[in-house]
Amino acid sequence: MYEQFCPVRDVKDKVGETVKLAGWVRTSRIQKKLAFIVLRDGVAEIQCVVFQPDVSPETWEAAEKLTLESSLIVTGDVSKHPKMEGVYEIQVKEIEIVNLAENYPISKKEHGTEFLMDHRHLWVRSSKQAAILRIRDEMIKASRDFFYDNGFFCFDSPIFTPNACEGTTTLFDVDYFGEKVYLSQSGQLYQESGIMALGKTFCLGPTFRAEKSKTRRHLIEFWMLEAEAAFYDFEDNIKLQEDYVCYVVNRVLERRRTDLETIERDTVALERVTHPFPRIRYAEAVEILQGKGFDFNLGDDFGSPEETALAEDFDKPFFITHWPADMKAFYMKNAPNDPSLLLASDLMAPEGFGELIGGSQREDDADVLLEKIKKHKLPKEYFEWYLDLRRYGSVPHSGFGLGIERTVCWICGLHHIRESIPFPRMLYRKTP
RNA sequence: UCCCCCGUAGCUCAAUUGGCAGAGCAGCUGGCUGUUAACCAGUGUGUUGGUGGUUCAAGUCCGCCCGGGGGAGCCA
Repeated sequence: MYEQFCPVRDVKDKVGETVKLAGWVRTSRIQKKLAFIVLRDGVAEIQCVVFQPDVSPETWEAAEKLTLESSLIVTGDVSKHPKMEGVYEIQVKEIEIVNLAENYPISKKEHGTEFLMDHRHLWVRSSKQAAILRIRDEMIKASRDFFYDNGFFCFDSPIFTPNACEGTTTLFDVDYFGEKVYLSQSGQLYQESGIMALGKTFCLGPTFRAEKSKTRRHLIEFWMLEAEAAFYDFEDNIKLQEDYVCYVVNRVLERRRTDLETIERDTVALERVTHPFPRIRYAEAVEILQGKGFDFNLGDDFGSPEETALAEDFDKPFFITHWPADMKAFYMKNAPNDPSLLLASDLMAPEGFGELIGGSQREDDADVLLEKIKKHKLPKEYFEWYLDLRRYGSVPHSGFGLGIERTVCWICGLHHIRESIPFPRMLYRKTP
């Protein structure tokens, strides 16, 4: 069935030819003897013109009664738009209605957030939402391509985990045949096992945080890309992150420019995303904030207002490095010349979109790591396997995790993270 | 968990000091050969989220509950 249809995006190469299209009605405008029907096929859309004297009574009747989002098959000739340059349309010969839609709830007028979120299963059809989701797809595709092209293997981390990977945030628990297990908040520890087997690995999967976060930057369920590499030191890790982020942004600019236009994203801001990214140390960031009048001291963590204030000074992503040792996770390695600091970096998006990546060189000494586990008051027995990685051929290694939705938000310039994923799971939103 | 805001027609919103709940859009009917959120004319629409109270009178004021939004904390 599918093969007989011409994709809408290929129509421009078929002027004068007869084509058959299949899709849905985005909108229609009906006059006495002339009807304009905009058909979308999931990728692109095109206006179909029906002139009553030129078609059968059945086709004219079909054109007249088509409702928003009805599905249909259209046969017609491709022509150039009489008024608009570079725009094509279909002179309809025949319309076959596949399904006549009931009164579609999402109208062409504005709607509120609650209504749209209640109709998320339909909202994804709208042109902006569909464009965002295609950009998300490109971002994910580009991520996989980047790591495959750079010698990484996909090494999937489990989603059920026996304990808190990092021991910090609250986890969802699940009944596992009478035992309690948790939904993963990070796949990183398992990646560290992977690299000792395969050298360089990555995973891309869902992540769950049972925090009652209630902001435009947080999801309860989100997707994270995590990469890990053996014999990568802190510098190698920074370089990898820069290469990766630049690659992804370029791919979206190359392949999804039309969608960026649809959502009215300022692409100049994305074209500035080139090597190298600026870096500041945590201590410098504190000074910058104090200079901006914040009541902020060494050892304080950045909140949302602080992040925004720091980002004002940069027009591309920037790293904050060398965090104090007690502010981050237990597995991070201390700086060799100052043990009070960590070889850890956060990559912050410009334009106030917040943290995209958290990364670090990992502690590779079994004894030091054990001390850190104790210091963080984590149950040692759960980490025996993790300590084994340091006991049997430990090597210097580094890695990072990137939040897919945060990155989509930044690339698309979205106001709220809920539009960066098909079905967002938030504190007070778990349906549809 | 804390702070702030909202809930009125299918949707987006009005409603003066507490005084008969009403507009636009969508829907339906008709008109139009180039429309772009098309336009023009006609037409229907209500448990004002729920509950208790104050009052001659509550959409409006007060208490509680429910639903949602924004922010804080936490983080990607």
